[in-house]
Amino acid sequence: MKSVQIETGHVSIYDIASVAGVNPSTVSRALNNRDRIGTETKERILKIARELGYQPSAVARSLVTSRTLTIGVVAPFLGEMFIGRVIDGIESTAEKHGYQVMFSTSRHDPDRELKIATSFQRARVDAVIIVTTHLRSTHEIFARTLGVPVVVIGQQDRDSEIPVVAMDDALAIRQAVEHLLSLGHRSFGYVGVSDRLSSNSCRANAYLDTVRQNLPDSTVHVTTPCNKNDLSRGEAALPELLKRGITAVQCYNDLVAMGLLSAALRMGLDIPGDFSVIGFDDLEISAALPVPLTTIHQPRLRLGRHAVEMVLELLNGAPVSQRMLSGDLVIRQSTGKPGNRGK
Amino acid sequence: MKSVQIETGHVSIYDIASVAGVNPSTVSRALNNRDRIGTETKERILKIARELGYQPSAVARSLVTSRTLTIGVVAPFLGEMFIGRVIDGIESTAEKHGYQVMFSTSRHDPDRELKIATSFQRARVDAVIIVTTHLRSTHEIFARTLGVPVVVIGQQDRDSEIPVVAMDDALAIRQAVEHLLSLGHRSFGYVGVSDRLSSNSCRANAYLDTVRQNLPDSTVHVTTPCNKNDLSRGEAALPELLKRGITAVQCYNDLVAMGLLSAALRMGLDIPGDFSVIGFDDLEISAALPVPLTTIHQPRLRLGRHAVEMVLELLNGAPVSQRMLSGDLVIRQSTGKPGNRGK
DNA sequence: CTGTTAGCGCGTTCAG
DNA sequence: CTGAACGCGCTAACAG
Repeated sequence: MKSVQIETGHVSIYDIASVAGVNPSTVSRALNNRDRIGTETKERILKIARELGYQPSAVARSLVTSRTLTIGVVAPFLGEMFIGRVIDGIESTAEKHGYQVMFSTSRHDPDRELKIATSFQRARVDAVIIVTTHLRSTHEIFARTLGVPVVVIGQQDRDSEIPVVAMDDALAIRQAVEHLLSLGHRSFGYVGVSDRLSSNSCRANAYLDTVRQNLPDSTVHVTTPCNKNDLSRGEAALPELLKRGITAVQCYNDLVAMGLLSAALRMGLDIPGDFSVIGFDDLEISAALPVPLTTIHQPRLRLGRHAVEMVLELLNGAPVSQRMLSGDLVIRQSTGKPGNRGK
Repeated sequence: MKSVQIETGHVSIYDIASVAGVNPSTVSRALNNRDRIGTETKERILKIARELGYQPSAVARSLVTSRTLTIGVVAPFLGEMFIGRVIDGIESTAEKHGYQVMFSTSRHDPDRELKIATSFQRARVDAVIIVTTHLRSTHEIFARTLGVPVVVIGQQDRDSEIPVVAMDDALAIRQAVEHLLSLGHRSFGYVGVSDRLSSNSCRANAYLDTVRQNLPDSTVHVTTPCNKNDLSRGEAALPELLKRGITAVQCYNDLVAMGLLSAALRMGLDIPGDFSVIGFDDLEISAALPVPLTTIHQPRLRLGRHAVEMVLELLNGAPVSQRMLSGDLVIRQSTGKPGNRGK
């Protein structure tokens, strides 16, 4: 049993056809498990293919079938904590349906997004998934010029022509506010971010509205520091929050909350004694902070899964509408009753 | 100026050839900016191509050139904090040289790795980059059966046939130990991980050796909790560390250090008063912890960059040898003089 | 300078 | 049940 490894170039169905003494098309039928072929010759061909280490060329196949079985995915960054499980969801679902995934990072740069769009176009991807918190008009153009199904993950504010799967931020924020109200809080703060405005204002507005609905006379202070990253934004927000005597603060996401929490602990403050903090996302590390963070869980894996399913339906010509997933408040130790200072 | 958008299928060089009244090969020459073509006809063809919204088919081109200009990248996970900047380095460098990148996650699963290998093979990627802390024998097979250049990022313990770019862990650990020694520490601890054994033992051994070389009579305690993630491993190590009166601890990475730090703070301990902590990686969040973490910085962007450069050299037939990058100790607030309890 | 021809590796008609 | 021929979109040899 010697394995013959062809070093130069790849083995094609021609090679295996000549070894088997049959026509290439017969090999093709055997490999693709088609009807009109004898069981014995099929077995023989498959055996030879295995011995020769044959691997079908996806590019040749794509050229003739005019499908690449590939989904392009654009995200602002890979390697951010939020995106990890979303990617898992996308990759595993796509794989289950025989699709490959091609990732690219946009870095929030519209120029890069355009380059990626043309890159995907040249690669002839069958569909595209965009992960973004901010659906710009460029994305609509992106989708239209692409000429293939496009699905967006993560934006739920504006309604667009592009099918979207997202979490219902407002609904989740409402849960958070109710939690804070039930604890007895009366003066509220919100720490936002300056670089994801549409997503940020969606959360901020939900927060403001819910507080005001329940407690018309309460104080709500919104601050959006413009530091270079989320952690330092949270940190920067602390002095103002303290000055205003705020007892409960919702942050745009867990990283902001983490920055705020760290800064507070460094000052010797007690959380939630001095004030309560709620995050957004439920990152893996959030449960392991010095004060485990109360936060809103995003079903990130499911976001990825749904996006792929929507893409596949679109590919099948089925009509697809927006999907709204609900997130849940995860109560840990960063929230408590107000006014416990020095407890 | 009307833009004609072909909805069904893509425009090919045949389409633009028939519009321009020339032969498809002429179009090809014009598009690829070849020599033997008239300036005027070239301009005319390019104009028509633009108007038709032509995008060359990468799959057709790949079929004939037998190069896909694509580099396959396998990492245990995307969306981990460590991998982010590595990917940035890979993507930007590849892009600069006209290459695309195709990511896949192995999840530390050898079966998945094999599937990815064949997937890359079918996609006819020109080269592969493997990100791993543990180079198993399967990777060697992977590389050999692939038939294209393979480069590994992240493993520096064993020497392999595959070209590797990595950080010199031992050298960096030595810096860390010297820092601890100069602060006056005498009883040392190391918190490791149980699921990346080769990488872990490399760091642990460097730690042990350096301590013993400098201080033969000192105490060194190594513990490797086998909890499910790095954060809880750090947390789990705390009681034992305290019981043994250890004053200085090196952790396998920043996540372990973070878990340890959080647990210590939750217990009301003072860091570095009660004991000093050093991490490994220098993640973005490590500087923003309640006690900013002293840690070893990994040049992650450069790891990615070098890997691509090595791959390109290999593609050019140039011989490539291992590359060792050096990391630097970043001293923050989690390390200090020993015996300051209650300071 | 441009047109003609061939072929990359494969799927898919058609005949046989 | 199998072989022959064609075409996917493009590049690269040749001719002209």
